[in-house]
Amino acid sequence: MGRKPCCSKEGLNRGPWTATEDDILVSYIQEHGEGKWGCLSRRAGLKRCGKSCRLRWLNYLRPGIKRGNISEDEEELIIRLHRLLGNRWSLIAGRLPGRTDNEIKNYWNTTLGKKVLKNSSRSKDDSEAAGAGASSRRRPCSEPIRTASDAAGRRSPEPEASPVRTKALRCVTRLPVVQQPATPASLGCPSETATGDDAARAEQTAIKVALPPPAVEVKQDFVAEDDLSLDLDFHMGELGFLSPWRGEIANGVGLDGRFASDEVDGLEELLLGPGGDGDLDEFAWF
DNA sequence: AAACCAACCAACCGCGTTCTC
DNA sequence: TGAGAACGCGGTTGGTTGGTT
Repeated sequence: MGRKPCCSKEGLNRGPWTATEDDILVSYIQEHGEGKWGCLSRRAGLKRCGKSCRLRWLNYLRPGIKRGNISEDEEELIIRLHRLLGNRWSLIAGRLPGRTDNEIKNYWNTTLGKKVLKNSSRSKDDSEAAGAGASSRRRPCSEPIRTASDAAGRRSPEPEASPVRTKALRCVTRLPVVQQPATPASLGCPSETATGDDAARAEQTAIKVALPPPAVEVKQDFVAEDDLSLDLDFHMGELGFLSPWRGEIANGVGLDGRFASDEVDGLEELLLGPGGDGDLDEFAWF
């Protein structure tokens, strides 16, 4: 199929978005809704291509966006989901409320990927370091960073046309490691002493069981970052479990967010279909 | 103080998929 | 039904920042 460039670059702004552009985009979408990005940018009077508008909205301006300060729990979840899904960032992001695929992708490429690589090579050398992922985690940044709420009006005064600096500050301070409520056990992880096939099998199961539901679209206006903190030590029943695996599997989830052991056995078959012999990476999630 | 380096991340790009006419 | 448009995704790039020498 013939394909023309997404947009003519003539006369269009490129590069960092300015506060003014953000305001225009936000107010236009609040009034008219999102979608139809091509004509949206024209009608809003933005000299940006539709793709650029969409990206800006989805990654920064959309209500509920949580930026920076990726918690240890989220980190663990990303690692598990990546192990399960591969580089399907949008799927991974869909299970991390307030996180965007771009942010997760960036975080993986710059931090987590290296960390995982390092841990995996280390674990070969030192089997005792099996659970060491928790010991070398990125510390939460102490400095607040720009959030979606800033884009909605709490922006610090800036020259009208100056680019918005959305960059998160690099974290250099090291804080003490705090014991997280979401222990491996609470997430259904294999114990550190599990070995061999049992561990692998248990982990595969744990990944499936620990998957949170897809992020539910936040309907409220810009919310404080704290309101979106992800507590992985949740009860599925409390959250109102929206099954990524459709109803059949959701029915097998107990209030503690786990499957009964006999239900777990049939999980992979449900995911992969009868006689499915592919791996979970090939599973059609939606 | 300046130069250099590495880390970070916003934005761009190209391609596949889905939608619309 | 097919062509074109729109959308969505993942990979990559380039600018900025903070740390080190």
